Amino acid sequence: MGRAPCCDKANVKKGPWSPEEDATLKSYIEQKGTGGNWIALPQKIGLKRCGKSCRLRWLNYLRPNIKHGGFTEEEENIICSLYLNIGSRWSIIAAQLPGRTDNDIKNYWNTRLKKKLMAKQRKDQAACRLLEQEIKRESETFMVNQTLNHNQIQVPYWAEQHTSMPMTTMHPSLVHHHHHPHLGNQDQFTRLLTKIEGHLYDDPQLSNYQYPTQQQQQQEHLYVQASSSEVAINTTTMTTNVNYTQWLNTEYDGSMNLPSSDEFEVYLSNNNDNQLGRFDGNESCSGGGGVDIGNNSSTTSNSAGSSSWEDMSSLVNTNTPASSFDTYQNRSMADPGFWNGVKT
DNA sequence: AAACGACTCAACCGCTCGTAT
DNA sequence: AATACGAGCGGTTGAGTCGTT
Repeated sequence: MGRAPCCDKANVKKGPWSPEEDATLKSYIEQKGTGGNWIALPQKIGLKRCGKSCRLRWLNYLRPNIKHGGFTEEEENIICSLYLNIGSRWSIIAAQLPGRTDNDIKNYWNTRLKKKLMAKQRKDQAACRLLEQEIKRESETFMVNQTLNHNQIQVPYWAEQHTSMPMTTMHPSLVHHHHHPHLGNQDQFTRLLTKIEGHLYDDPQLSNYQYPTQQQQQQEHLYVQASSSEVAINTTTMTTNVNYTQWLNTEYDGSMNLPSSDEFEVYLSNNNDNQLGRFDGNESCSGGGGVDIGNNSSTTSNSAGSSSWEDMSSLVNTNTPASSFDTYQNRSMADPGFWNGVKT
């Protein structure tokens, strides 16, 4: 059975609101409120509009203290930060920006912020390539010096049994390249990254990836732990299309193997933004020290500002550069297993 | 000045969810 | 428990505006 229409479609006016209609709606709501029933409202005040249309007009345009346009840099950062955490939940994002409507934020993201991010990704990727070359060059220099000094790295006996395990050495002074001023935000992007991974794993060409066994992971973990005081071991290899054994047998080629900005862009477009944020309740981030969101929509704030949501400020980092790709790259660099990672 | 494409944003549509019955 | 309905939400659309040729 189909859903009954909320109003008589044939007898309602559509399209832009006239100043008269605005005045009628505004003065009524200011005097008497909505009465808790938007559907009945237009009839009461003699407007030939759908109740939903009245509600939208009030919330997005007529209600007091609405701000239009002119988003500040801080607001942009808040939007980006929250988008990366919770996806396209515009009403929640709007609740953190007084005077802004979900519609405005959504439009702003779709028409400007997203493009801005893309531009920054390209720029960052170029910088990353340079950094990659520098690290490779300096690592090579370091290894030559190390050999000359007969400064052999002690490989534990249990690791020798796994001599094919990818290993590379890196001058400790270079390790800082793997850190980034914004790495503190790592957790807050985890779910976006998970989604990106998920998208990759959806690719049939990549679907034959075999996840490492617990034992394999432990071996790698121990090995890295035991060696990390002296050297940085980078097992980063973007090989989601090979199994873990093949991956173990792959020599680290010195590259960062970061996902390209093209991949990221394709991801964004394929997912049409919204899927980035389409987390269901089971994907609550509360377990990871984050904020549990959206499991109880009865407490959901709306763009009218009646927010009873938990404060999202813990998810907002106004210092975060407006680039999700930043984080996505940083995460890849900081966590070698990330891009090969275990699907959650 | 006209034509065209790109961009913006108000408004609509269809869906989910919560609540009342 | 099942159903109906309204509120709210996010995605999409298209008219209007702006910039370029």
